[in-house]
Amino acid sequence: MRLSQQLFVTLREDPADAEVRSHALMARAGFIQKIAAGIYVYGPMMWRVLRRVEQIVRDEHDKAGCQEMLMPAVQPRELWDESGRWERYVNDGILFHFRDRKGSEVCLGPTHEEVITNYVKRMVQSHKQLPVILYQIQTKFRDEIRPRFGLMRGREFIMKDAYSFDCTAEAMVESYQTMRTVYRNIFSRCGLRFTPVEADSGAIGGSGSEEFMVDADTGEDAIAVCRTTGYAANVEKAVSKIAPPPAPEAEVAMHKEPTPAAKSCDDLQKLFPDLPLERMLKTVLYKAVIGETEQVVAVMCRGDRELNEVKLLNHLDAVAIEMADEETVKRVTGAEVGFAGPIGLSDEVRLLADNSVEGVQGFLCGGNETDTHYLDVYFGRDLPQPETADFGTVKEGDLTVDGEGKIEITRGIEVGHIFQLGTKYSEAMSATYNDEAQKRQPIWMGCYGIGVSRVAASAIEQNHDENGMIWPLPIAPYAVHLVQMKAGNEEQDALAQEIQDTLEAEGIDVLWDDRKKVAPGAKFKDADLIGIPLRIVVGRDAGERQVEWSVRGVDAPRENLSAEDAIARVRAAVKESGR
RNA sequence: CGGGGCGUAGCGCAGCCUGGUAGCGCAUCUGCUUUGGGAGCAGAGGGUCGUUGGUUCGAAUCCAAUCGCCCCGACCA
Repeated sequence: MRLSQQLFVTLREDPADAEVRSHALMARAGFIQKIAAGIYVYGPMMWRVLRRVEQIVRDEHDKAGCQEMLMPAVQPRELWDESGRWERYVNDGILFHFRDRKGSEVCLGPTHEEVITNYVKRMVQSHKQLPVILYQIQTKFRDEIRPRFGLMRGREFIMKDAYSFDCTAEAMVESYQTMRTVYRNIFSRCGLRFTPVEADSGAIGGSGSEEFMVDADTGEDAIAVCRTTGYAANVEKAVSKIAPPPAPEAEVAMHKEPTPAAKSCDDLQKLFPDLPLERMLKTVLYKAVIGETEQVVAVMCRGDRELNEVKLLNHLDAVAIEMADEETVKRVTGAEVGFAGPIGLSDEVRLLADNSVEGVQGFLCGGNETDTHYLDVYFGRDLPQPETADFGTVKEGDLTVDGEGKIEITRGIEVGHIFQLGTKYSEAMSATYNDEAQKRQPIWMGCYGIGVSRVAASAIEQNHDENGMIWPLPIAPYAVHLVQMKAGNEEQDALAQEIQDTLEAEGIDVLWDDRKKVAPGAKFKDADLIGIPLRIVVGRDAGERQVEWSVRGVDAPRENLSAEDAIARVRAAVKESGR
């Protein structure tokens, strides 16, 4: 493909609204163009990348026996009322919804559990038709609270979603395992470094769940990993083992301590320099919406630890939780904010404790009285230990639960998420099959998503340098960038043409920069920016059939090779990459 | 939702405080020269200053409303 015939525009400066490198680079290279917040045009180069990713996704699904299909983006409210999600998605403000000409409410699909369950329900009657896994690649719509980071969090994005349907829980787990393998294969084939992690299933619901994280320091998600044991989990879900602090030297009776204006652990440390943070227990107040009612919940936690709201939300089976406001804190503690504690709280408060309080003796806690804390408090002696569970956030350096290794915190970009849904949707929407005994049984479901456009963005987030993008060969817009120094020079024209034709005849795609009147420096800058991995430069030695070979992002000297050798290098690289 | 910031040529910005009819860099167009890391010279085109209303003899500039975009926060007592 001759670059001179393409609509190709690059910008020298980053666009003002680009916060992350992938966004800035793709915008500068003309891969994407913003048309509204979180909504982008995919230019021809970008579309080639997206099609490459899609093709890998498709291929791996088909190999595993999944069937591709396509569902509508416009969906009627009734379907969403059946699953009970309309209300919730509208309240969360995430659903694009409107009324049609007749006044019926419809939405643009943010996901397709309802449609697929409805489809399968009407298609499947017998256990003989199961198992089956269906998938589609399609544009999804989510009116994100805060679209961000270019393609990373858009309001319209390309997603592959798959759904498995099985007769039993065991069979569902089998389908889930199949998809785990499919996902590993997909991200490996895309040429990405990634980490599969245990995950919270969030709004979709269900039991087992795993996320696929592209390793990148700029990722939105923090993940806990252990090199020794191989443990890996999203910090929302991660568990660890922490040792209780040593007991105080002498056991003394609980007593009040004046703590004027000491509202935080920091302040308290200044007042009690000899008391370790581990022996200060903070009490955090939340307002939780559980079903139709709102409840105030107090959670105790060690001073050196942080709470994990996701775990708390799950434990409470709450729809939403938030930190209690000042007024609520004053009402239930009878004190200014900063002095909440477990002793003397209002009866309306449900008291919980994080595992980190386990075994802490002679601790300091809030006095539920302004400028007052209790010191030398013991669970069992001075008050019963509240209901204790894991509400904490793991920290770098924690031990894994089996005590075998240390946890490190790294960052990643979530590009895939797989769930065991169970019968949540099938029961809500009466998707059943007849078993051998002619009995109606709910279908066991799983769902599996990949953010196709996010995969592309994360590839750049993971692979770029100060000059531009560095595409992994399997998903690069072209395999080879043929840079011709002086278009119009007969020897160069002939050699470049020959190289392009040879490679294209072998099914290898070539971007040939044959632009006239573009300075060599500009061509190199553009080549660096768009990041096609394999580069052949046809220049002054074209008469001797000599070209220059380099690989984008590889720190090695440029090599002078014969055209034939360069072509052989391309063949080898393409073959190795599986492109 | 709350808080802050910004809308001026395709892109990046100045001008606004202190009203007087718009400027810089990149990009674009023409010509000549140049051709291995964003070339030089000469010339040229392109903007209802987001929108609406108000104040004023006069508004990019002041006021109000509105739309859009960006950032920060959902801060642990």
